[in-house]
Amino acid sequence: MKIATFNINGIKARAEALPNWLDAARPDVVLLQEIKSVDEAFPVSLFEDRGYNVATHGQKSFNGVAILSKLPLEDVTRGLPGDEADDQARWIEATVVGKTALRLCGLYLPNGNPAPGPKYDYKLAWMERLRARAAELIAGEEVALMAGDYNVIPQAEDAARPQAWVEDALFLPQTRDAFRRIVNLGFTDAFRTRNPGPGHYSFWDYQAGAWNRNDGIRIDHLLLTPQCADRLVDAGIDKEVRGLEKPSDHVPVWIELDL
DNA sequence: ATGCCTCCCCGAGGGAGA
Repeated sequence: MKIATFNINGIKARAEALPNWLDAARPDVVLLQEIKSVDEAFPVSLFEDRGYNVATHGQKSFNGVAILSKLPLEDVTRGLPGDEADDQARWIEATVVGKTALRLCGLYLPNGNPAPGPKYDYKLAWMERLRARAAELIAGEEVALMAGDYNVIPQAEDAARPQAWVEDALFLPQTRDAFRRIVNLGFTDAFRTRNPGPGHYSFWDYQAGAWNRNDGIRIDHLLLTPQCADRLVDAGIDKEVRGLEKPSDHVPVWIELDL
């Protein structure tokens, strides 16, 4: 089962590039971030025509997450627990059942800039809520994954120019500490287990020719519970998508699971 | 680089992104 995460930076702007990638890459499941659309405006038929079931958690203009799946989506829940007052659409869960059941968690973690400030406070608070949900997945010994745009550069090797990010909310020590607290519950960074070393990125800024200079960062991650990591077969980044017509600033990151 | 693009809102130009 091929599962991908892809921050599309707006479903309306990606109405051609996203289906083109789906037709070429043929993932079984896709966790989408930044759909920037309300649920009613999401072009469901675009994906149903290709054999996908669709679950969305959108809002107007900003954020928004969705799941596409060739298998039926069961037990869909929306919103990250822990703060009833948080109305930002950044979290969605669903279960798909292949040879065994797999719990999917799709996430769009807050950017947090500028730091320090209220946006950074929100990021750290959101990460603490994420840690709590992550601990439940570990405790339940679930075959589960949490995938999406984490807006976290885990290590210096995950940036082409790490020195440019030292005061950025994506790379501050407090951000990386919070990310490690989650990973260290027992998760596997799927891409890293299959692709060690520097030079692997999932985001290139639209500005300053970042793509042409390969000035990227790796901030889109798939974290697997131990029971899920047991089934990991392969992982990769579809880097070439960044060079196609009207691309998102992120590219798909994918795994193959024996499920 | 307190931002060189691109997204969203909609129908100008500002907020947000990373």
